Amino acid sequence: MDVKKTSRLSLVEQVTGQINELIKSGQWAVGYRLPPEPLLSEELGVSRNTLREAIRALVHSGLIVTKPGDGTYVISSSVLGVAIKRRLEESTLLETLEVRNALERETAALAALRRTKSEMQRIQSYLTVCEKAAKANDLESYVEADMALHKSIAEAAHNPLFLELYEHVTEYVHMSIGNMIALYEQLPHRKLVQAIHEKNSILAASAVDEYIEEFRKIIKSTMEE
Amino acid sequence: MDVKKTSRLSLVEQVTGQINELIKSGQWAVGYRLPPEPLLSEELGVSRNTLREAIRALVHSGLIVTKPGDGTYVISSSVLGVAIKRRLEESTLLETLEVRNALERETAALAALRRTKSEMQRIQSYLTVCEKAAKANDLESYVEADMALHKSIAEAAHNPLFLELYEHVTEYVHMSIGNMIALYEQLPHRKLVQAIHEKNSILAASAVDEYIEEFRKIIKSTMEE
DNA sequence: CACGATTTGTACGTATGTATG
DNA sequence: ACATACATACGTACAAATCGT
Repeated sequence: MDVKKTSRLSLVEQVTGQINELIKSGQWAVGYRLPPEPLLSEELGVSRNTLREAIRALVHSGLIVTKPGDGTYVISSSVLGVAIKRRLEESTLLETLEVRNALERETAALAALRRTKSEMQRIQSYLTVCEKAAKANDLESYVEADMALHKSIAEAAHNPLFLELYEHVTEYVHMSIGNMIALYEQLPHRKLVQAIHEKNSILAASAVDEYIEEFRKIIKSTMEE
Repeated sequence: MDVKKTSRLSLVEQVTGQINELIKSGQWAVGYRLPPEPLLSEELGVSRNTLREAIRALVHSGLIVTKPGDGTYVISSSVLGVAIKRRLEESTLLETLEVRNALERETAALAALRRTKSEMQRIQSYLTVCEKAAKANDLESYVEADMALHKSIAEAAHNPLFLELYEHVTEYVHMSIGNMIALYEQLPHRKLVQAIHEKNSILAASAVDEYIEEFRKIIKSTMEE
């Protein structure tokens, strides 16, 4: 019967896996407050002690936090994301940027080859928003549109693994540099979008190199201050 | 005094960190059998329960396994490595290869810019071994030399973060394709090493693209069989 | 084949700190 | 300021699994 299966995967591991799936699938999004332990343990059909153990495991892996007297909350949706973030914390910003560069260049090149028509439209529209925000000197909405633009490009590469890695690294970069980012030159962005529109992967890659170089200069000059 | 510090990092987390460090630093290498829990808990100055919880956390993150009635063994040296491996398991081989391609191209380009003289010598010597093995049709030592060659190139990029990501991804690729790899054309390898020797990063990148394309063809033809 | 030594797994009990209301 | 509830840490005892003799 199930005896061997049960012995192969302990009850705690099963519960951990279930909760992990709920978080990864987005049903329990970041910020979500988990049901109280007694209720949740009943729903999952396990004792409260077993559930508590599973929760501790997930806390250790960095997906959730427990606040005594309050509740437990989802703080991250991906174990890989947490692992990358922790590794990035012991690297310099320039090292991280080099990795991001490699990921971004490749996603851009692949997007140029694979983007669909509707994806192209999304990319174009984000570029427009981006340029408008830059013109209006609205830093906040610029950053937002900029991230959306790059994400839509990464999505057009049609490689979910790539997308995930790119997002995790990018998220960390944005976190660590905060808002010290400037409204830099928009020409490379246009160039990139144009290259993707023309399905020219080589041009797309070189456009990425161009604005990464711009970006690097800004970082370096900001660091010297 | 220490009161605030103690509240900031729980005992379990401290112990987890200590063991993690021992493993990461190589003092407890893969395959090592940990001291029995009673002994280890005494050495670390914590109760067995506390130690056990730390061990559970490390088990969950995939660094160690516990075998009832036997002992606890180290099975991996890097949490990031485990996280990447687990994520890669739910990706297709072609998706993974695209990521590896991006990482490898960039490390090659950076190596061309940054390699020292002694690093260049190492790279050259591995290439020689590689070519000899190919000539002798010795698949096993070819694979070994090939991996050493690429690793030495990645090391010459002088970016430890890049090196680590590259190694984890590559390791998984080699694991999943096993020995279905063939002794493919050596010309791109020579080209790559030559480009690094000349400190020509553009040529190095295109050389990588070239043999990755070769590799892709082999994979595809093998998959069709 | 079986026994005993070793080692991890589980359970319960207690004391102390700590956050919430 | 107090009380309740929860988290943390420790100790102890016993159960279950494994390995070698």
